[in-house]
Amino acid sequence: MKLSVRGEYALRALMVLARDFQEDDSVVRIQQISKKQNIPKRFLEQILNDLKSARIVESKRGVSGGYRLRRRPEQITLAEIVRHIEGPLAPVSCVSEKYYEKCSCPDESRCAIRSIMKQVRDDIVKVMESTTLANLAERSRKLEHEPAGHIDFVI
Amino acid sequence: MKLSVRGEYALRALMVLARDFQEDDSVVRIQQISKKQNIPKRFLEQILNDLKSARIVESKRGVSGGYRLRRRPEQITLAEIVRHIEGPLAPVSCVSEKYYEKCSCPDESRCAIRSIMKQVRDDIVKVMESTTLANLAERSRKLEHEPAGHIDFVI
DNA sequence: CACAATCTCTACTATGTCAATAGATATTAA
DNA sequence: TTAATATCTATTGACATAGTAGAGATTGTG
Repeated sequence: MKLSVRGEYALRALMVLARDFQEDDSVVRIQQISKKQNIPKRFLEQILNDLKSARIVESKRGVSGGYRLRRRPEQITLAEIVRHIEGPLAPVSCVSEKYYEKCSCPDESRCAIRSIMKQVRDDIVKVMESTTLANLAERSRKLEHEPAGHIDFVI
Repeated sequence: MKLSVRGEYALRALMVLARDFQEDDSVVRIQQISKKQNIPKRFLEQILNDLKSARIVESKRGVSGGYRLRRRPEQITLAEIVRHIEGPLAPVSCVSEKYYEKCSCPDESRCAIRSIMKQVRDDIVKVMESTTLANLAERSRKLEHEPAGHIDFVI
């Protein structure tokens, strides 16, 4: 049920780009992102390149090159990102909308597990589709100015 | 974000045991489960053995041997099963309650992604902890008697 | 023009996980 | 005794994961 490290890095990197987003065509260097988020630089290259092919980011080459979001942060949902990096959001493919695959159970249409998993899927999708990079950036900015003790969620 | 095939097989097998559950000490043969659910028999052996070590099922050896639930179906939640087979229910370990692990982000307590993922985790856990094998068995019985066209959820 | 900093592309690798498969053994009922 | 079952340990092939490495292309600056 877990996100891969790759997926986590993608989200963290895009959050940085969302926070630095400006309407002009300014870019952020890979190295900056890598440092800020503790992500191996060479690995991050691959991931950003991958996100480029998904038309989520765009790049500028050369000495003052770097990456930027290809669309405004309000228009990029976590669902889109995770789906591109990881595949289905659903816990089993037989309840996935975007990546449906038949499963091996004897009668899919009468599978009780499937109906439960569909509920789980819906909950996941609801959160992931309603959260944009803009939400993430805003939340990140707020948390930054919060005193350390006042964080309102626990492990 | 996906359940492994192993986890799916575990749920399907346990659903069979839940449906056949009786208060006496009657058992179900691996082969029956394997046939009914299209699960490779040898693989299923391993899985059931694993569930035995988790004290979810118990076994009887010998010629009329087999497996049965170790507790009543109402007392076994999907969360317990999946946690034992797969590990954390949470999409990232840094928001897992049972399998917490520190993540590599610069400041975990102020990570915006973390606070979103916590919400996803809570949704998943809510469904998985409130659903028992008894619920699953009951739902399965109902679906079985439903005419094919009337299934009320879609892909 | 030269150069250095950046992105780009391809390939490689070590490790681990997944989904089985196999074989030998122990247990039990008839 | 035998046949059907569970148990245990090991192995395998395929694939994914999380990187690492090297060479090349692009571009702004001096």
